Amino acid sequence: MAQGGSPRERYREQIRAEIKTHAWDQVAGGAAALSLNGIAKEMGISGPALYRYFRNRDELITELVLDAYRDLAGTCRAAADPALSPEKRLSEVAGAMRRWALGAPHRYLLIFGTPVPGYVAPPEATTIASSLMAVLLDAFAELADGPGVRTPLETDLVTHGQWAGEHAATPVALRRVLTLWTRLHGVVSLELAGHFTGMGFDPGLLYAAEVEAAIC
Amino acid sequence: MAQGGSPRERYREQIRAEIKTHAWDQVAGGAAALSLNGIAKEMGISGPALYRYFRNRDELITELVLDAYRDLAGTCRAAADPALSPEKRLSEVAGAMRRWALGAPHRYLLIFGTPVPGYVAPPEATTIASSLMAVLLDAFAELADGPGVRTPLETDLVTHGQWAGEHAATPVALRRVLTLWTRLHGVVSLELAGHFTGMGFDPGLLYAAEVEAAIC
DNA sequence: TGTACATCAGTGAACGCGCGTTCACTGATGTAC
DNA sequence: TGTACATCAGTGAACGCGCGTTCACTGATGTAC
Repeated sequence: MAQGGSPRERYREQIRAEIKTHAWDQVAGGAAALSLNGIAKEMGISGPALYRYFRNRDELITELVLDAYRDLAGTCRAAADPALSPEKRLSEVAGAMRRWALGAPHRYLLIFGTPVPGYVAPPEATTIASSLMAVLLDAFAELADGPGVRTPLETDLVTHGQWAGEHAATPVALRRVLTLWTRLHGVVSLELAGHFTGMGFDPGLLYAAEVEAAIC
Repeated sequence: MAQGGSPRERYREQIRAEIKTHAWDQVAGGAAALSLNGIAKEMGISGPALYRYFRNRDELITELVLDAYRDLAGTCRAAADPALSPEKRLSEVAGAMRRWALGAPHRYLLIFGTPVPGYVAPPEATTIASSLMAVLLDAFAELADGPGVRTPLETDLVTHGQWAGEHAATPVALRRVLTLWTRLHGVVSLELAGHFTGMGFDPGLLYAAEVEAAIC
């Protein structure tokens, strides 16, 4: 409260936040459906007024994307209690990710769903995503790699992968993070898209089974 | 050629097909971006002319969705050579699915990607999807279930799942199909969304590893 | 084979709507002397 | 404390565009006698 500069600046931030809130409401009806005029109408102000707060539509979307990434990364970090065993920690993080996705499906889909046609994500998004991966990598690093031949994927990851260079991790840990990530996304994204409706089973059990299989 | 009714009817079908071709081009730029006027312009005809061939925009999208489902189902059936061992057959089908997805990303995403805001898929789509699942279920049915305790997911599938009723399959086969499907989708959808770019590894190797893990 | 009629593909104008964005302007708020 | 000025949030009009869809109409194609 003491923090925040002049009253004008604080007011600005407040309105920016309010705009973003209404923007999220719109994104719920499809990311491509986000409309500046629509937001303005909901807020009871004129359309052009929004241009005081965001340069254009793309900048607004970028803000939403970055906020979503930051929020997800924060949620995962919060779930990764260092006091827990690596297995338990990974399980907790996975659970937090699913709750995060189901709690705001449109937000998850804005990041991991079908790309918005004209829009390209800012490089900062990749940075945050990378920090998110680090949480998982750290946990897998604590797990013993176990003996075994190096798989083709592991070899590829360490030879051609720029990714391996960014994180100091074993090939096995890299592979396991990648595997966990894609499996969780597979379950969650199909669930959010409604492809399990009509089948009548509990997607949570499938998710739990995939988490278990990827960790142990 | 002998088949097809009157010349007028054949002409109709030809134009319908041409419209759909241009529609697919548009879907490549985002499913929500599909525009009847845009298609008409590309075809060199007036916008209202399209209404001779499709009642409205939704009917066109439905046609595209059903065509995509039918094409995928056909591709999978064609890959499921009964002369092959179940393992090899599953591997072939999985490979065919990936090639199908990568060959026309927008087509895959129209079906399995983020749902189009206002649009609801026709029930026939579910029917075709079900026949697609049957191909995988048949193959898993030929694999020995092996001993082991029934998992919570398996129990849920047979008790609460309508899905189990439609297909005469063991709980284990149901679970394994579901697992294979979500894992493949996890890899392919993240790949199509471009989330692997910048990591520099070969997604094909990850896909292959997931196929292997889900089958054996 | 020729004529009368029905069918139907395609047109152009129009309706009402919404979009992103720019521009000149008003009026309130904050700042400097 | 009061006055002069600068800052800046917000407005209303406008631009150009595209959308889905309807409607009355033209003109070519097919059908029936």
